[in-house]
Amino acid sequence: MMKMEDRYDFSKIEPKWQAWWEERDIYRTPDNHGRPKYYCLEMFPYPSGKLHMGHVRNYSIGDVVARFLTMNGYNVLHPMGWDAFGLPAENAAIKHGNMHPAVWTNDNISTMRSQLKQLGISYDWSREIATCHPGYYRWTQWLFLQLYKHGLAYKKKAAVNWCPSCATVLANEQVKEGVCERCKAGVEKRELEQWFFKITDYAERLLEDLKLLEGWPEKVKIMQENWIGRSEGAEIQFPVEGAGDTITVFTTRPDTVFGVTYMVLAPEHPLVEKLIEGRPEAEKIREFVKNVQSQSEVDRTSTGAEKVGLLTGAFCLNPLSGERVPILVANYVLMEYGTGCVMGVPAHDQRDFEFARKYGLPVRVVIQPGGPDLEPDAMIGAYTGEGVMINSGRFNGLPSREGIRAVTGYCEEKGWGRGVINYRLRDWLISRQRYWGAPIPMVYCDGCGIVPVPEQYLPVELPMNVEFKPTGRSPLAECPEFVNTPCPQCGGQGRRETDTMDTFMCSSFYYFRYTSPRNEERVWGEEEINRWLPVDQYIGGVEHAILHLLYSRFFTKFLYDIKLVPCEEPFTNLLTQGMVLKDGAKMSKSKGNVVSPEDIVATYGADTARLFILFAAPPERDLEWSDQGVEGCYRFLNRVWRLVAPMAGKLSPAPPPATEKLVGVDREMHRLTHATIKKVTGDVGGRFNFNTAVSAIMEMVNGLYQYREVPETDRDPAVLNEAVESLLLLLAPFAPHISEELWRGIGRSGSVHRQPWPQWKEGAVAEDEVEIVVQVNGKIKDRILVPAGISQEGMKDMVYSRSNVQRLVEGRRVVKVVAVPGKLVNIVVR
RNA sequence: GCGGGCGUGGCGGAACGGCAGACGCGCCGGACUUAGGAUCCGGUGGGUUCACCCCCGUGGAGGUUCAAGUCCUCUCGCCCGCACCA
Repeated sequence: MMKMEDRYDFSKIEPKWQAWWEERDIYRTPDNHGRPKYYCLEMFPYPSGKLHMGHVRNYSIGDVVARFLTMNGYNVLHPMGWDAFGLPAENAAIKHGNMHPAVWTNDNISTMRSQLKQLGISYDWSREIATCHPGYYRWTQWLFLQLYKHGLAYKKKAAVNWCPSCATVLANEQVKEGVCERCKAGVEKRELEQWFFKITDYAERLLEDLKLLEGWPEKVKIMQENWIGRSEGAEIQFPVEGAGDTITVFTTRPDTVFGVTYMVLAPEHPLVEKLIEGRPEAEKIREFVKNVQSQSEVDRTSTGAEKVGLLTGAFCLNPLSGERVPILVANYVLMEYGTGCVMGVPAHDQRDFEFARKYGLPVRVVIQPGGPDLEPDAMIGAYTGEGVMINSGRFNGLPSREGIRAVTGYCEEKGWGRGVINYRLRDWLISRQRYWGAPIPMVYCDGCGIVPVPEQYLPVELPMNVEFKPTGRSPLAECPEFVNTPCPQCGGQGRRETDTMDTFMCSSFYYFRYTSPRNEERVWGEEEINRWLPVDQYIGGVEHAILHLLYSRFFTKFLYDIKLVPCEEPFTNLLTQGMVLKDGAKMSKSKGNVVSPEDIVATYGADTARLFILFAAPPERDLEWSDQGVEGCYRFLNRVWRLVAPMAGKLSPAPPPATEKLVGVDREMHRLTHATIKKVTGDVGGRFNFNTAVSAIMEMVNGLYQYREVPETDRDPAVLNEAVESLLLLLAPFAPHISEELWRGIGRSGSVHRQPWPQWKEGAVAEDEVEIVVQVNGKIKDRILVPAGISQEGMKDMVYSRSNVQRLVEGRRVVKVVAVPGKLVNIVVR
């Protein structure tokens, strides 16, 4: 039978302290202005049902950071909320018949909130927000109006990504490999009138300021850089023969313009119809265009997709060479990028080369590399490197790098073109034809056109009595009470916009709102925003590397420009945590490898769950779940329990021992205590190596077990007191409940979480002696203990005086001696 | 194809260029036990011996260095992101 004192009863201890903390409101954000601030933020969750292990990892990491900084004297803002609008709520409502998305969402929020409380995360719940509450989305709408007011929100008809399964349009960022990121259905193109945000206006700044983000992982910065996709080049106009039209083409290689042997338009290019009109090819081309457009994005853009092109029969003129080149239409040219057409330079572009070979189009070399001459007919690939311009009229002999500028300049001079910078980034499409989102605060009036809802009428509330079925039209359109409204401008009959906003909009500014979550007058208070922003540490999954983080950066820059926030970048430091895996794969219901946090907390308690997740791997790396590893952490906490709990009443507070008076085991224990403080402080405060911090605490506990074996009369009670108090303080951020229980148990006052972090004494950590290793010709021959702080010369003397060393070196010539204090001595002999 | 990351025991993972494998899991042994799948203590990379010494070991091949898991060059393998972007 297990004895009672063998195990600690987390099921009693954890709820007890959670209630105690809540009663005393100890996690409320302090108002103390005398201390430095620290804003610690974890990505708020979508209330999908219950917490999963990824959440536990995310919030455990954040909690250690928040608690550590609090104990280190910072005013910490550590809030939590809910990214509560979104499709799953609506889909659940459809599936479960009459359950309203709001009910489903609120139920999930209650469940997940109580789970977070059971984990003992130190949130200031008085600042909780949910993006689906009118008190929040009012400000989402308000922000939309600010963007509109500043010309950054506009409506246009465009070919947009349509997910037939979600029955809504999607942002470019939400489409991966031609399929909907959420439901994996193939995405179609549709022509629709939609609202966009002009994020492209900020492309340059979003790119440029990545350099400022020293506290961000390189990986995320590179992903954003690629997404923005800046490329420098020129737009050059090719007049169409006869018709008086002009084809404007974008190229990054104006230096190869003399090598153009054909021109290709995207099937959707507006000029196509005009060019082919009345020509014999017209029918065939129309059919081809229709065909390409009916193809799904996947088929059209997949790597293996064959390049197919057709001659239109029309020609255009190369303004520089005066040459006549045929115009084609081809499936590989994308209307969305550049100007929707490509100048074909087969000699110097691999894609063009393959295309030209397939259709027998001529290849003209205009860049000569340093090596052998290129023979167009013998070429097996394009030459895409640098070289010297040839066959290029007045530019012959110019290095291609200079040629780029020279040709661009010449075109500008002649009025044939201009230098431009192109971005892959497109404007952010925010309209969604779904119910469960923030309504777009716009009214259509036959007389006045598009009229914004005046700010004092916000929020435009989402009606509750609506049929939410994915019909392809917003369910709000079926709700006359919502749609019909007087025009705010003329008072006549108006119709509300019935689309709702992309939920990424709601989550792109929530971290600002946490500073004034209950302010009903303003989006946030000036004093509060200046005090807390930017976020010092942001923690979340790398899956948000582009969407959420890019949109948030965009909003921050906009809000900075209109002087509503004090910073141009929202998140100073970013930690992207790794995934939680089981059997080498991401946990998922379909794979049946899910470990539920609920079960783990019920079996082992929150402290064990947290400790395991922090101990098993460094935070950025993927973490392999191990039931036995969890067991080990539970065992460790019990070990702490058995060590400290019996000390209740026997461990009276004592002033810290004087290092220099300590000898033997007391000195060793004292050293271990301070070495552990130093290690844990560095690992948590500096590099976020929580795993090695935990292992240092484990070592300290092992040391304490040894120390305890020494008869009480032979050790200094002040050393034990110092060790135990330090241990509980160091453990507090990782395992808050057991630390609190033991802290109070040994009779200390206040909460362990409101104590100052222990400080190490350098003198206590220093070794009395250091071991130096003697190598002869690189091989270890001897080890010698020397007093700490000895000079290099003194050390050499000590090495030479060793008979062992003398024997080794005897009769040989000493070539070199290298001595590094505290490390080793190497003697090179011949 | 381009960009980024990672390769260390049976496993998760430690190692300012300085005794590779901390800590934990697993395994083996001892103690305490009627018993232990509890607890405490000890051992645990491989080889040879089976006490000691010694030799080999961080995906592979070179290089720099008194000294390389760590730095440099090449190479193999895995993971992630982007990908007809003109």
